[in-house]
Amino acid sequence: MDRVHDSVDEHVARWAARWDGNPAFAPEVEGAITRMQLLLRVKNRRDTAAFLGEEDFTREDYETLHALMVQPYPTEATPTQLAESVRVTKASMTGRLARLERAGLITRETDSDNRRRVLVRPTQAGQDAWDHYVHEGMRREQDILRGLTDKELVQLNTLLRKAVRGLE
Amino acid sequence: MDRVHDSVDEHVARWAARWDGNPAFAPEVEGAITRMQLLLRVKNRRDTAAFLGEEDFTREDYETLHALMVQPYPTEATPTQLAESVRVTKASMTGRLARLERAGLITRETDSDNRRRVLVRPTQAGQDAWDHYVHEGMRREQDILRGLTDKELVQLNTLLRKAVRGLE
DNA sequence: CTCAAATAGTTCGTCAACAAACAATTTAGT
DNA sequence: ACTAAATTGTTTGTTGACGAACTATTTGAG
Repeated sequence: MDRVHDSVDEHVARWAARWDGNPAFAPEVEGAITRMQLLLRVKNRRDTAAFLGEEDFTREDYETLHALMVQPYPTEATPTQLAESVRVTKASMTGRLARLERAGLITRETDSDNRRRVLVRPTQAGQDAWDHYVHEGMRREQDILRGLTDKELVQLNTLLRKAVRGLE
Repeated sequence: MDRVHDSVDEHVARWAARWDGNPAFAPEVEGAITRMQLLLRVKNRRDTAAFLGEEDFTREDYETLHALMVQPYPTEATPTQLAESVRVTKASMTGRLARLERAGLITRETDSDNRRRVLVRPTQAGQDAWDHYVHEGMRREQDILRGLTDKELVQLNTLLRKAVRGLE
């Protein structure tokens, strides 16, 4: 069967040669993990590049703003909630929010019901910025998987879903 | 068709509701990207955790050592080659190599044929460390995809390969 | 009611990444 | 052969992440 090859096949072949016969090495696992890493690394690189031209607005800023816009209770969250959502420490979130506030994309207001808490809300400019970038982001995601037909995308999800369920 | 669902299905459903009818949103793309991110994030978290107990040996150190051991021309490379392989700047690689050298896992020697270059080689201790951790790493990779059968892994690679080729 | 414990957010000190400037060396045009 | 350009690795200054210590506020046990 002369299937068409990609760059990862070469990597796996080299790797297999080195581990020749060692049952600890699973070529199909190595291939799948490596390919997923490759696809997401390309996406990541493009996402970052998309924000490089912007003044005072980074990929991290977008990520934070996104977490805020996507909250179940929309357009209002505390720094701790956002930190958990984005998986950074509260300390880092303090810095991120300071930047976004300085850029006029969010407001920070102490909650009058519990004066330890801070309520974070997007400004209109923040909502507009998110709206703009979320569209571009979806286009980039679709481009990453442009090699697959609709039917193949469904098959891919069926397999990935099973893998995810194996972990949950 | 009452397929079995995973956590990502909920995310996609919420997302689809928000973008109701908007053709810019592609649910199967969103699902596939999100699932790949989830799987690799779990792997990443576990990899990092596996090195937390170690004194003076981090995930980054392993990554660098790994790049060195995997060079086509094995067990010898220049800092620039390693930097490109790991995708960090040369400046960062200088710091990483200094750490590995301090830990006695590599040596740095100026190339007598071209005195601008530095040849990096693993010590025996470095090779032993890599050998140990690469086995554990493969076990973790296989565990990430334990939900899939061998046949499904092949199918997954067929689809991912096509996606990768779409980018190459 | 009072005071210790818990909680929310910020500040501080450290670490590693980056980009840009730099020093040393090699390559190439004339 | 000589010098300008390119290449290789390191140094420097800045940035953002982290954990731990800290401040302010709320909760709860007696």
